Amino acid sequence: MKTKQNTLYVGSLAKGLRLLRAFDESHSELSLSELAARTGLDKSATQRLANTLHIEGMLDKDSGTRRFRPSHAWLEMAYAYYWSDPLVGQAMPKLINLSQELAETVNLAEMSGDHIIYVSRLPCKRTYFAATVIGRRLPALSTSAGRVILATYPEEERRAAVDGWPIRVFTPNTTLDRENIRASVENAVHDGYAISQGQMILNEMAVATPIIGPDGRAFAAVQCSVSAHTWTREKIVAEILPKLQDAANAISPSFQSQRALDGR
Amino acid sequence: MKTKQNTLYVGSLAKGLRLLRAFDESHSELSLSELAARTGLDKSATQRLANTLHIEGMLDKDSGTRRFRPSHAWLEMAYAYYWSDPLVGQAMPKLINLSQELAETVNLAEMSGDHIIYVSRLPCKRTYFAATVIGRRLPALSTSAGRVILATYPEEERRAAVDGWPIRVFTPNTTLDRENIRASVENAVHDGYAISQGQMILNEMAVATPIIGPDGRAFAAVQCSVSAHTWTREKIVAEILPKLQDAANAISPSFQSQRALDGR
DNA sequence: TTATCGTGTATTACATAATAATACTTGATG
DNA sequence: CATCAAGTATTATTATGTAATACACGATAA
Repeated sequence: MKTKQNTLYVGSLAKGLRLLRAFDESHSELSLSELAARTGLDKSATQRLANTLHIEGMLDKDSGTRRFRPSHAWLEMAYAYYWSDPLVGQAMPKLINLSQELAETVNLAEMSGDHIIYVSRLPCKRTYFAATVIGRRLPALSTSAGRVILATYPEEERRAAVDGWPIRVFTPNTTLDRENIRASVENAVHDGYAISQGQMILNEMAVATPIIGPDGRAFAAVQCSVSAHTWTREKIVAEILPKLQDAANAISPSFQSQRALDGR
Repeated sequence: MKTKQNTLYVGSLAKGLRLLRAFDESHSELSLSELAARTGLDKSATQRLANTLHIEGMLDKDSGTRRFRPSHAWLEMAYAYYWSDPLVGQAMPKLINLSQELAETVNLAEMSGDHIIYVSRLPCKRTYFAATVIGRRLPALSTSAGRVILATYPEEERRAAVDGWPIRVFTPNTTLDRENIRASVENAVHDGYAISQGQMILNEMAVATPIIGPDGRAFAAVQCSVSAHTWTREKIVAEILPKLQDAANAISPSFQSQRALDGR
């Protein structure tokens, strides 16, 4: 363990968290040995830590297969999160109204490092499962929400982000060309909104407007996803964008308090 | 620490989890000393553990106030949970359809010990914030979902549950009389649905139907919340119930796999 | 100003509690 | 029924987490 030679750092706790992080969308249940493999911990450590997490109710254990799964406590953590995030409480009623007016999927995304994370999702139409689940993190550069938030940053930061932030392929249409992305971001600087197409899901279009803090920087965005089969860029700008901007603007002013965060 | 004198139990990890659990709806951000007070740990321990959680990205720290808050990682845990719960994937598209048809708030609740926990929520109308947030745990006996699930249990278990499970006051109308609750549960045994009124929120009515596993026991319920101002029991039974039951029945058959869980 | 408090941060000597190795148990597979 | 992999249990050793304590800082008030 090459972690901090720091007496204020509890290695066992950190290792336990590694077990928790071993679960994701493609690893939804894990055996002891899989856990060991994924965390890089030896069998003994994995055994002790997994046992502790099970006893403490953080991991369910299937008595037949002996495999571990996230417990309901993982949902309770989301519950606690929601009460701690002042944005959500402000935004929720407005998002519900918006989703009713538009009759299309409405999302609330927050900036989280170089990713965005979906904090609230209000699906209106059948859609892919992954598009209905909160807590999904996506590379900011590949999403309309990320780009429109980035567009509120000073030019220097924008440049650095477009050059350095990660990108990943999700569909054959995911933009990998950073110049292309730069153009999209700079458009968003000018327009105050961003539209993306087929970045995450084929034939999906997304439009996003920023929720701007008192310093002029956005830290979140309201986003709407529609099918490219029934919508065009022009129709989105004409019919969705105005309501989306109203909603985002209605949420923004409530934010005097800025949350300055300690670096880790 | 009176916890297990067990070599397979890592106390430091368990203590770290206590810090996480210190956050809830009425404690959304905590200072070091508040954390110490709420967890019962001494200052040193709290300091080390909180620091570790911060370094590992589980707690954000406001650099001004020095207070800790749940980080985005708490939402990511919900994301991982969703992929691990086979019910959610099955139910989601049907719930979306249902919510569109009814134009009323639709919830998916799972049994979790003697509580129910909201796993998915699709708000359609403006409502209280707490009613839009997933991960909320409520005493099963005080909810239509809990009662209708309980109604699928054998008589002996039903009796024990009605006598022993916890109840809490939420509104002046929350039923505290266990005989009253027993009657409600026994009605649900007969009817296959449960309706409650004003249990969690005044002037709110809720109707729930069970999602039944292969053994005949329900482990979840589909629930719909409406305003008592515009709905009556009769109208709910006539207009909402049939669609609710269709949805719940459509979800049930997919469940061959039963998840037997190890006791902690 | 100086004093006192509360709170957050840092350091250290010590022994507890986490560790890694190993042995045991189980059940699946050929 | 022999073999192997995976889960479970036990133990001696010392690394690691611990509690005590000291320091830093800001707020409040005399």
